[in-house]
Amino acid sequence: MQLFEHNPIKIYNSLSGKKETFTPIETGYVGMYVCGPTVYSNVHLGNVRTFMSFDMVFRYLKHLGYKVRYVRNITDAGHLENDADAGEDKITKKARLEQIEPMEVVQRYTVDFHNILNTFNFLPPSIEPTATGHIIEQIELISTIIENGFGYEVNGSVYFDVHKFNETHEYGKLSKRKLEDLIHNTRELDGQSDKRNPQDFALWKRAEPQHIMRWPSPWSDGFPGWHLECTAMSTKYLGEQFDIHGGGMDLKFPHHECEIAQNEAAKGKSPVNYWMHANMLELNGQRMSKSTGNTVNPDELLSGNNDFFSKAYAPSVIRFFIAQSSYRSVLDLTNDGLLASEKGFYRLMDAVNLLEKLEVSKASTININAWRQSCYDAMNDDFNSPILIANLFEAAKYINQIKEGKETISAEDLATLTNTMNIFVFDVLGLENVVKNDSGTDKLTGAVNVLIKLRQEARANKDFALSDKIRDELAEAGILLKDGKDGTTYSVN
RNA sequence: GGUGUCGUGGCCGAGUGGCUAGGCUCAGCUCUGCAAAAGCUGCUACAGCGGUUCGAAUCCGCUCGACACCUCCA
Repeated sequence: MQLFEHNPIKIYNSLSGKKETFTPIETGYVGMYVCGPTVYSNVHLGNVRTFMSFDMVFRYLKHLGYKVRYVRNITDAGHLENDADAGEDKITKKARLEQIEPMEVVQRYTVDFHNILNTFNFLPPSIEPTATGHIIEQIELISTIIENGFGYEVNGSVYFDVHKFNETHEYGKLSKRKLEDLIHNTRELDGQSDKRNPQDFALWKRAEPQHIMRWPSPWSDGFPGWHLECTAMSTKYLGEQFDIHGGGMDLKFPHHECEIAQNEAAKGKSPVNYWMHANMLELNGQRMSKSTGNTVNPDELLSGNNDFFSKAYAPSVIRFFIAQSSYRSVLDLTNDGLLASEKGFYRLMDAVNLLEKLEVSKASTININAWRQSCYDAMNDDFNSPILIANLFEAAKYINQIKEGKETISAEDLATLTNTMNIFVFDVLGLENVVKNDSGTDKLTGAVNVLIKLRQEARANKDFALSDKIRDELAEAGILLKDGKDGTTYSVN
């Protein structure tokens, strides 16, 4: 009996605009695709938030016993700056600026991306395919779309015929747009003469002579359009229809809309059963933007080397901060918010670290199984991590009360409590236990315990000047003493 | 201009018809030699105006405001 059998999940499906009970295509198996980063610069913090949301989805599905194939691509072929562009893409542009090969850019920022995600304790996806590794699949896909009458070639470039597609299909059904409205609201851009209509999008672009990233194709030496790779790779690794497709809210249109169109044009099927979109991350109430300077890199946030925050924050504190809001809400990154989360996070960790020191009684004063189920209920409801965390704090309070002798717990319930806390805090939320506690084995513990003992002797002799000196100087060194009923413990800042 | 999301207490942030999360901050208390930590208590909110209902933060309408997308963007 797997956990998922009695834990039905509800997922907010962007396609229907409603929460729907999740039913995978194959019982026990989940195929999930998330649009990955374009590796032309350091990974954006907003990217981190989006991927972290899906990391928690991945973690929870795995915990429930699903066999999950999680595919998150690396876009290394470069998107066009815009459709009117003569052919220089982001990666080529960056390469020219930095006087290096495009693939060098890709390599550098792919490594950066992985480093940052490792720092934040991400689980690696099952498959992390690259766009440049799937040129052949993309060319085949274009051929099929042309054969089916939804693509046309002009001057070595191939475009998707949105108007033709819309005659028999519904372009805009994900983003709730109508082609008519799009026609009225599309700006006239220069250099679009190749397209039959401004709403059409590129499937293949002929490369200009100076363009370094290029591949041969039936139409020209060129490169694939920027919506195509996700269709090609999701189909290859998850099939023509799969369970969950995720990404940032800003990809809903046009990127995901075009993915649906390409799939339907090529395979005649709508590819995805559940579309999930993570909302935006703001910095001090405004969108992050490099041009206005209202932006901070992940490594700057972690190191404290920035103009926005008063200090450096641990990766788990940031993870905790993000988990305290719903993935579907806009989240505002502020110093006050991070400070509040930091305090809460360490309080939670302190409680977790107390678990192994609790004394058991014959009976428990709370219903631990009901509490445990409420943790599952929270995550089953569209991965509601804020509610889950509220439940974890309920447990923290209970743990502290047990320690104070105000509540009791049985040995069996303590095992359940410990197990459940570990599951949700570490396995599902992906937090790391950064609080060093006195495990009684390392040398620091020995040394601090000597000082604690000296202080206790001083206190017994009413030499409070000495005892306070020990306490205060340890505090300055980052070691906080906590006097409890059963003696003194410490924590390291 | 169009489309969409949303406006919750000092701050952050859940909650979609009645039982009204959680964190942080602040005040008081318990504990303590004093602190810290922990516990207890208090502060009780849903942008505004109408409407539906026995009952609305939650549904409907309007107004005001914010954000995102419509162009590369997670």
